[in-house]
Amino acid sequence: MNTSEKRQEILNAALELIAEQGFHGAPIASIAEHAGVGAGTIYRYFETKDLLINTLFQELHDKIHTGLMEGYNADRPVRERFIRAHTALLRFFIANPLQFRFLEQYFHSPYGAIFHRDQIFGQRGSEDLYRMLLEEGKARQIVKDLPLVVLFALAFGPLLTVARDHILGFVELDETLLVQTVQACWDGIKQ
Amino acid sequence: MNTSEKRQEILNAALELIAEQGFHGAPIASIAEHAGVGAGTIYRYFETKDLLINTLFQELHDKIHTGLMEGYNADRPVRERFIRAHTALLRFFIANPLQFRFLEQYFHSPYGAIFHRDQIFGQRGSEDLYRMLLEEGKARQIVKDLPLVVLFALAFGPLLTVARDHILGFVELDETLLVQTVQACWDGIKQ
DNA sequence: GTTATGGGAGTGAATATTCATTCCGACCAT
DNA sequence: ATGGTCGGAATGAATATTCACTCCCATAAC
Repeated sequence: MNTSEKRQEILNAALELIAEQGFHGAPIASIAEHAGVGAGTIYRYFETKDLLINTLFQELHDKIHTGLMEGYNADRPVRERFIRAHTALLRFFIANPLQFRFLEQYFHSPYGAIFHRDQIFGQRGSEDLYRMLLEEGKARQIVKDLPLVVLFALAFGPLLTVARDHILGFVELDETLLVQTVQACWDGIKQ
Repeated sequence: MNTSEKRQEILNAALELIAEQGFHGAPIASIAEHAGVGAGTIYRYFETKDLLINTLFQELHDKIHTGLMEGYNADRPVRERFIRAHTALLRFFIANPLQFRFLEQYFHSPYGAIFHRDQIFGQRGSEDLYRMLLEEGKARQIVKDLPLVVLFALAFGPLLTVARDHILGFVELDETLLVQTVQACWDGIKQ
């Protein structure tokens, strides 16, 4: 196992443990064991545990962001772009339950609070697909005239909740249901 | 300070600390200090820390449930009942930020996972206002024909997200905006 | 009326456990 | 051999829980 693989093993082990058991269930000792390395080795790759976790988040965030951007076409109507992006996102969560659960834990921990603030106020917005989409929808009076934050809540609240319920096994989200859910999210924000 | 007041002081201190700083920021020592009692005293009132936290949740849950039930009138149309209940709920969250933040922490911790399962599968459903409401709405074809779990997600997802954003100061949810938000939740689930 | 006695409530220092982080000897590849 | 890489026991800080003790007050004994 070369250096780069070992780094990845550590990240995977952390992802899996945090996703399945939360931060409480992921002490360094367990992460090391799951990754098949010694506890000390982790510190050769990551300065601190916090940094390990933030790296995990950052890489995941980038992966999702580029994934969403791939299918994006600024020439299509607002509604279509929204449905496309939202469907892709929900599909991603369903297909990657560990990643989803990790993100959930992350956002609801001291780590996540910081990010949320940036997401909403930060410069980062300029590169944010959804922000552009919703702003344009508002301007064209296709989307309700509500503050961006509220529109975000209406669009993402149901999506995240339904993804969690599927992953926890409370509902089987097949293709039909998935499309209907995204449609219902749109119903919430459309004018 | 009599015995019952002291118990309440302990619960209040725990609520406040957990709401403001999460479980990490609420060691027994801090709770004791905030409540103005010795650490040992807490164990005269609650067998373990877990039990203290579960008690806090249980009492809060009951309080909200009875609160919602008060304004309930089974004779009104489905839509009106939904809007009423949802408005009351959102108003409660806005008016009681500490309670809301505590609930959020609770649900996204090992404690909460257990409850969620009960909420959805449990016998508890028979007494659940929203469940009745949505079932009836589906039967009358006023509400989308989707699984109950998905309808829950559509109804509660945005509400909780928007409440959090308000409490964290990302948006000022005045009376108008509050009503519009609840209306948008309805748009998401209505046929 | 005064003093002794009992018990329940409260305390916080002591304990045991769990964790992130460090460190040093072993182990490899060159 | 020697440079770097690893592992996992050692460390120290933080934590929940316990326990030996103090305090207070009601009642009883005189």
